[in-house]
Amino acid sequence: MRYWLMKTEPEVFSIQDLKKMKTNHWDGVRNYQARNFMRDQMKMGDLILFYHSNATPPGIAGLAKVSKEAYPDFTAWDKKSEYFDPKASKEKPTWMMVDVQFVEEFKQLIPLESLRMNPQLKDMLVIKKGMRLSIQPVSQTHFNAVLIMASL
DNA sequence: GCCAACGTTGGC
DNA sequence: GCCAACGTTGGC
Repeated sequence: MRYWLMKTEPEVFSIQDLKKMKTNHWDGVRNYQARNFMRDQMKMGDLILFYHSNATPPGIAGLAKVSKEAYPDFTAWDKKSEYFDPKASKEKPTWMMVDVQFVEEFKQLIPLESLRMNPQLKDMLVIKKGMRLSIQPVSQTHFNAVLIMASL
């Protein structure tokens, strides 16, 4: 099993939204590297650090898991969607998504600042300057260290 | 295939 | 709202 970090702006879709919905599809990823992670590597049951970006403060808000493996992101060929992409079609979907299921909302969000201060996480991707990839692989070591922070 | 211009992300 | 760091686009 693998571990992931997925970014979302809470104003658009938050851990509280996922908690209410139980599961949802992860639409709108329009970056090839992030898509490839979903398409090629995300498997049922993989655990996801649910990251709130563009928030005050930004940080990890909870846990989710992959509940459906990659399939075409239909918002790409929906002209009314803000994620519409003229390059995509039903025949050539271009963009993919997975479904994610709610696991847990942390009692307190773990701010990015706290992640930075934990020496065990110094090599974690989300810490790195200029890192804007919206879906990132997370090592088991880093994942466990984050869970410990969440339980404190 | 290069690269300048442009658009986006996301912390601050 | 600013802007640095990226990613994408399109002219050549």
